[in-house]
Amino acid sequence: MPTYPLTRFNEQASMTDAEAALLRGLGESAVLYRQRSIIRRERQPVEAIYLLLEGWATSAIRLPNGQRQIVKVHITGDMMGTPSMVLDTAADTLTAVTDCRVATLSFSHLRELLISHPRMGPLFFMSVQIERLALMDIVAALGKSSARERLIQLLLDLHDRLAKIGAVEEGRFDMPLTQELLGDVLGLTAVHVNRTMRMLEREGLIARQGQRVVLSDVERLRRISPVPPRKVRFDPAWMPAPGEM
Amino acid sequence: MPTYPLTRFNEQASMTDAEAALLRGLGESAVLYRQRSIIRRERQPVEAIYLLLEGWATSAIRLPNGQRQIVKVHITGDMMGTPSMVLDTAADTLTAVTDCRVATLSFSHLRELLISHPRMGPLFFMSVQIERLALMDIVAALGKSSARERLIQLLLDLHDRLAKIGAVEEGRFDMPLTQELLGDVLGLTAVHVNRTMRMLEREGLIARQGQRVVLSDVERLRRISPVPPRKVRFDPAWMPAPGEM
DNA sequence: CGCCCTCTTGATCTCCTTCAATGACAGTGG
DNA sequence: CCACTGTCATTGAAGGAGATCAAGAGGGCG
Repeated sequence: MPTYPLTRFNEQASMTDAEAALLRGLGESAVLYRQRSIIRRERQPVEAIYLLLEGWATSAIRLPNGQRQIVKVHITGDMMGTPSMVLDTAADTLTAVTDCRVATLSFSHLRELLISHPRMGPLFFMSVQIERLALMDIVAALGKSSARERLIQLLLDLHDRLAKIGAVEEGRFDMPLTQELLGDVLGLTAVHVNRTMRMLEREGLIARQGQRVVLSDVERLRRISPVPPRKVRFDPAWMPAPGEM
Repeated sequence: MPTYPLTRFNEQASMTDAEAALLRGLGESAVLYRQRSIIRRERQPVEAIYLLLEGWATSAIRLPNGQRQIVKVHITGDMMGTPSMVLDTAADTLTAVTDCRVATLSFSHLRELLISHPRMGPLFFMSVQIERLALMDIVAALGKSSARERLIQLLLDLHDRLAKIGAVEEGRFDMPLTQELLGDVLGLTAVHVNRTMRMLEREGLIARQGQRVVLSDVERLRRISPVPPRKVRFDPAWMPAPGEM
């Protein structure tokens, strides 16, 4: 049985132990994807969702002009491919950044789960809203902030999400994204990502050694960040209690 | 009882008549908001969600640098404020663009609904995923497209959504958004929105007369649009059938 | 050892911003 | 009825953030 970190849920919604155990056991069988290989391609028929058990991956949309925009950087513990659940053919391409362990959750399995554990519906609902909020903040940054601010926002986002799964130590973490990938996330060219990072480095806001990044002054970075940190409500008033359904 | 057009649901997910009737009756009491008044402000405590029974409204995020990014333009029939359901204080400000009729749905009411009609959970889940997809497309356009392409994307999006509620006639519809508002949606200045629109006009792609917009050549516009139209699956395999739960 | 990928830096170009001014129009009050 | 005010659309001119083009340097790996 795969050990699924459950970052999407156990940190963010009140789950019973039984529900958590259920989710942990979700993945059918883990598959290995090599660095840079494609897990699921855009426009392919949608048959399942994916649990990223280990590694980094991206969700990207290809534009007709040949450009590519990464809409989400996935890390260990993330669910992937769920936006396409409402479509016949996938909207985004999932690509392994590092070697990845991925488990699949089929729709038939998911349906049974929703029926047998009705609280799963609202829990999933909550989880997508969180993703939607993240996208809203990205839209805000993309529309109205400078390259510098956007880069800082991304670094802080990764910092915070990695911290939740224990992959940050005093502001230091591994970030296996090339500057070209960062550009595709931030809506910038690799060249400009480079210049912006070097500038942050010269200012002493960050430091780098290979893939390793150090946020030297998280407080100051947060003050520069274009969006405030959002604190998710663990137990919203509309969420049915475990006994209630 | 407000007659709620239900565009979010009846077009997009398979609902029983009973479920549809339920949603139509949701709104507690309709309130009127004057043009430009604020329906719910950022950082205010979150206590309910809103049903826009009539009118146009925006959902916007204010950045520390004083800028404002509109993340969603709401039209008659939309649900508003749901992203903040997972927060204590609202992430976005809801503002009436035209005079608006708005009904409120309290969280306690919503909780009862989720419990008494367990299929509502998955249905809401589906609805948010659709919103999330829209945001993904906006991120793609904001990151990797020109002003011209983004404007076209927005016009087509409004066209298609207004068509669903019968507010389009041969490519013609009312768009009560000032160029400044359009700029805040597209991540542009009002000045550049103006120039871009005039250019589209000169090319014969659109025409305008006051607030009225005409998409003269929808086919050609779709070919220019940076993102493909997404066709939502009416009845995905993971959705529990009406009898099943 | 040599190749390819990635990072880095410089020079030039361009799309969009910023600043500024004008006109059209609606509302408002004398 | 007309001046007065504010909002919105429009256009010109100049400036800047980031793109594009180009070239070199370092490093992992077959």
